[in-house]
Amino acid sequence: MTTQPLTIRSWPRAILHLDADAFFASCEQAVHPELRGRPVITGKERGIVAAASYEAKAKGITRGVSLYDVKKICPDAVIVPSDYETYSLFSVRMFEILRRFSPDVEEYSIDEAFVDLTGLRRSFHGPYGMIAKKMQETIGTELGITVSVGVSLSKVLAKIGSKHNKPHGLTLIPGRDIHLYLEKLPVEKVWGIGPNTAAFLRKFGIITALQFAKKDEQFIQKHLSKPYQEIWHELNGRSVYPVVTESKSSYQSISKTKTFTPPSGDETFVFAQLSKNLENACIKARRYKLSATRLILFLRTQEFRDAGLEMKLSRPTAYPIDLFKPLREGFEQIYRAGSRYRQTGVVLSGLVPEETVQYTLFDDTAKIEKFSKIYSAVDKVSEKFGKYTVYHASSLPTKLQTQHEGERGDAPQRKGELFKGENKRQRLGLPVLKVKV
DNA sequence: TCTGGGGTCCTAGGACCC
DNA sequence: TCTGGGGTCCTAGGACCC
Repeated sequence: MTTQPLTIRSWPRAILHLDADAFFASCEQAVHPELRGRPVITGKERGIVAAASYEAKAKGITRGVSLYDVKKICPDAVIVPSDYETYSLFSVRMFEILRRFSPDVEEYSIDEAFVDLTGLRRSFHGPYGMIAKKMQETIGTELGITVSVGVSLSKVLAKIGSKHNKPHGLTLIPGRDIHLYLEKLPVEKVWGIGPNTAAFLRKFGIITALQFAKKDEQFIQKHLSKPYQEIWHELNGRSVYPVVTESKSSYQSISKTKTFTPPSGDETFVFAQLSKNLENACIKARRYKLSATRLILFLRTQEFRDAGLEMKLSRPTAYPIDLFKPLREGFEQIYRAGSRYRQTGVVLSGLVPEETVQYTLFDDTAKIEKFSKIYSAVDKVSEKFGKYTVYHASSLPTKLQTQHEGERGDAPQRKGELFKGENKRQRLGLPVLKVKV
């Protein structure tokens, strides 16, 4: 394995990681004081637990448990639908509070942040632990939720710290104490090390994070790729991951998927779902002024067998009108009559900035301009009156089923949630097609 | 967890070129 | 035709995250 260049940042640094406790449930309790002290569950719309308050956790409820079981285990639980808009507001305010302490705040997910505290002791006239504690207190006072915090020499160690003592924990891991926190920590609990790498490391007798951290550099370079070499440095207190302050402004890919119950064998309905995925993905792409050069579509059957297709587009676009024909053709190639489908999905990838799009001699520029005008009008209408005001007719059959679900709409376009996925999307072994748009 | 819905980065290997 | 070396770009797929 070749050694990749890897920069270790000047150290020691003081990195803080903050993780809100049972975030969704805590927000509900903050907004509805009568729920404080009671077991609160969010996720009503999905039928499984998205987040559980600590009162609910105390009764043995964990994420993913079906609400049917919740009622058996904990009959007095208050079950509410997830209200992403409210959670996003709490999130924004939480990050604002953090920025009062340091400009170097990374919004890592809706309920997590990294803050670079290096050098701030002087202006705060106190140690890093005091700064962290003030942050916790401010958030508690102003937002009415609790957060857990870790402070250490690197992001990976700070994460271990914030997880060490939940809820409302504050854990400092100075360099001399690192081994105390790693020696009992299974290596797969380390941020960035998953079950696969843990299984690999086990073959070398590495079970704990400390055993991994103690391995010599030759071993690490010989057997592990760059991401794990980086984690190894971070565990040893050498910071390589910077705190990224810039907010996310672009995407490599944009995907939209939708699971529906019960599964459907109705071709029109299934295609309509796909069509709606495409429209939503395009809306997001246009919002970020991006155009796609590839379109991936896939269908998942009741038996979790995926079929998919990838298409290379002759011209970048973010307009469904350009993509419906390829979508239809691709769909016909992978759709099997008689199968029952539970999910459709669309991925726009190979995204390029809108303005760099160049037309070829063969493109009908007048037509393209016209569509560009139509869609900016559509985007404006949607902005003003709600996301699904204007549809393509091919997406309409989805309404037949979704209307009575309450049309809860998509989650806000914020990254993250509290999901811990197992290996999510099986690889599709996609055939690639070139299509003219 | 018998099953959400989003994302990212890295690497090996092939295609193609000189 | 065979042989050899070296570079770049692109892609599929793996692994991981919230």
